[in-house]
Amino acid sequence: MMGVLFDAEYVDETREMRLWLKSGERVFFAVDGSFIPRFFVEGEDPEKLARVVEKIEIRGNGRIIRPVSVRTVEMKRLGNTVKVLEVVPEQPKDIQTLRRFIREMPGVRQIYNYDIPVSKYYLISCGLSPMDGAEVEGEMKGSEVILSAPPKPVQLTAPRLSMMSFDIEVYNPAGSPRPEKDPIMMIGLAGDGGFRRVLTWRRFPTKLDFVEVLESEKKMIERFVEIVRERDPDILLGYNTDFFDFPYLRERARILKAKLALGRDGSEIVARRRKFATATRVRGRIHIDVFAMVDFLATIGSIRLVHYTLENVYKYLLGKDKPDFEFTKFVEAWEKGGEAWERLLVYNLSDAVAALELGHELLSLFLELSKIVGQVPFDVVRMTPGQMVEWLLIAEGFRRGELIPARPVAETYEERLEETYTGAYVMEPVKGLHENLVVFDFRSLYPSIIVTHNIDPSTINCSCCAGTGERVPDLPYHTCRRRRGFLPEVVEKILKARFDVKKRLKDLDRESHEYKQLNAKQWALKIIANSFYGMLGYPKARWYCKECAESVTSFGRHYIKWTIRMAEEAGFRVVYSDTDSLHCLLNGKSRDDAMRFLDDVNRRLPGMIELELEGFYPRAVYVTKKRYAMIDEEGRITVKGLEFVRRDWAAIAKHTQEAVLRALLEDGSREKAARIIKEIVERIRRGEVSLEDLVIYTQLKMPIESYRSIGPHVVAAKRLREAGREVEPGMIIAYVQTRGRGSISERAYPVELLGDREYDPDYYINHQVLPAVMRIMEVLGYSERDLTSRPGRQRGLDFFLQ
DNA sequence: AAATGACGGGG
DNA sequence: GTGTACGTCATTT
Repeated sequence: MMGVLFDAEYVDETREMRLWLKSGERVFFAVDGSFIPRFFVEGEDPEKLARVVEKIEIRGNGRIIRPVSVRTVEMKRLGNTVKVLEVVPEQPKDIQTLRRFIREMPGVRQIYNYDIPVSKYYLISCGLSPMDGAEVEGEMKGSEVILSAPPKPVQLTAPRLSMMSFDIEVYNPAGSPRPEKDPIMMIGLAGDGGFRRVLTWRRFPTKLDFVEVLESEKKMIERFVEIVRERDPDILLGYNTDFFDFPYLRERARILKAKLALGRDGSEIVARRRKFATATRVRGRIHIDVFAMVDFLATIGSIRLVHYTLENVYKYLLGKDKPDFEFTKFVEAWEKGGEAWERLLVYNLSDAVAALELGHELLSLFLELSKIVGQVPFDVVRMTPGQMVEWLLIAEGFRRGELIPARPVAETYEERLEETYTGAYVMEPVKGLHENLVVFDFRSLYPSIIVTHNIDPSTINCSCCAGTGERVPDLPYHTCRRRRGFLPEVVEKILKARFDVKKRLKDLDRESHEYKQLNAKQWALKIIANSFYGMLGYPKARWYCKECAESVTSFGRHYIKWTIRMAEEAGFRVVYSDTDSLHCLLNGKSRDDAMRFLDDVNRRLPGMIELELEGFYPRAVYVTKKRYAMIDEEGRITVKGLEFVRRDWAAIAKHTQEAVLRALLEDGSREKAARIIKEIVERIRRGEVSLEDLVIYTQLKMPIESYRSIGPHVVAAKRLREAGREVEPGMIIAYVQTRGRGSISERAYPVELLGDREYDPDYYINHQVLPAVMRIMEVLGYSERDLTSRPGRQRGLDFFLQ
């Protein structure tokens, strides 16, 4: 049987690998209980070591742990052949026990391949790639195949994967919802083919035809499970589902004794703890948290927003607005019904629809990444770019018989953290507001440098080319001229594949399915290629190499500085440059001139190194290195390094910052920006600002007694408790800074107990509004005094700037 | 100056 | 990844 592999998982309890495949409309899974990963031991005398290792017997948990097979084999380490022991355990979980024991034996130098999770080891050693074909052989029972031989990779076009998204809305009377007592009010669902549904258990009258009212919260959850199983999507998505929806749903289901049997085999969801969130696995389906994909794109700099809310991301990527709903109004809607209730139902569905549409928009990129990296989409959508490169290298290393370096132990990691090196060139910006800019981007610079200059842990400062190797600019390093490194080979393969894809793209209709598919592929290849450098300098990476990373940045500085000189000579004015990008003023020149400059530079750059047009920007404001804001031709604002206004800031600060950036970038008016600030400062002074603009929301993370440092929200929480309110960890404390004596904390009052106390204008001016805007306004020539002085009394710099 | 605690996405 | 981010900022100590 053949199918496209879309998920793979190792099931601990049964010690089986499970492969999920799709062929046409048919989904089935293959089970393999025979796979045992192996690991390798490098020692002084392999033959002698083998005789000792094969006799190992460790008693533990009522059984004896011993290797099933020990033999000496030839493998490669950074390209050099080495003789090592191959150790096969009886069970995967014995690996760690055996490894810890062997590590302490005399004559043992290094151990390899012991820290690769079973399911990943399986895919790599079978040579399988997700979103590609696999041929399985064995006995068929229903939709289950018991494998009689290892699966084999085959060429197969991926069938379409069906999707469904969901979103829950939760009752939150305490500010932050508490899963142990606050119920789920509704569950919104959206699926392919226009399926739209909101499940709820509140019997308010509504004319909305997508609403289905159930008897209880438990019945609602059960109906949710039923719908998912009936419609049977391959992919289940949502926004921030790893962090919020699934953990919440899981806890409510536990309390209500409802089974979240969303798996294709009838199994319940499985929570996998990782990073700071819990990734939820749904067997036989791919659970994708759209936020994880968005976060990834933000990390690699593909999208840049002030806040990554569903609303903002939806607007930015799809250009559409969606209804909003204040989270402080949930309680009212739930308790009183009426118009607010209807709006909440609509909002809930719109969230599910937005997640679905974003899923459609972003999925193809991540499926391509999955294919390239060789790991399943469930894992790949949750990986950092560095992890992706690492898994690709592990698979490539396997094919070449390379030993896989272990992830560094804590001590090595600490040592690496201490090692610093000169990074990229970052130009001090020409500060202030500029108009008509063109931004060029050197995205393929670092991978091209790795390929062109053969940078690799095995080629850097090789002994065979001492004195004759290729020199690294400004560093006492050289690279090998005789042997090609592992990394340069892999990177070159990726860059060439991308080049081929881009060539094929030229002849295709931009709206066609094939174009979109191939475009996702070239994008994925670019992302992977660009991530090699980051991995070389990441202290937790297996192929970490400080000298390599240092050499890459040195070559990078060399090329960017050359390009800056070229741009200046061509008559542009470079106002900013960071690593691989230059921001230039058109300086009276045309767009065609900019494009001609680009061609000219590219003709003169060596080999694979290529400058690209990032875009034209009508306006931009530069504050310091790494801090600037730009507006593109569609009116989209991107902010870098200035976005520090968060939930624990008053709305007045957030609104002022936004308004100031808009005045500068949309209207090009520093006077308007200054006027906005002055007006707000005056309104604060006159006591005209409404309470909701002044409230600061901060979460109480611990019981009050546990705090060693008593911040404003802790004092406010204490006051709430003294007034007889229930206060517990997880609550969002809403407080206002009031006038009076004492520290900031001593003057924090919860909104509920504010009474007729006056807010503190000085605090809101000096600790909220001004910090949010001063970094920007200072570079435009304004001082705090200019912006806070009373109108008519002092003109400050305004006079000179006009 | 150092220590402490909160932010993000979600509701 | 048999694991517990991470870099930045405000306020307290």
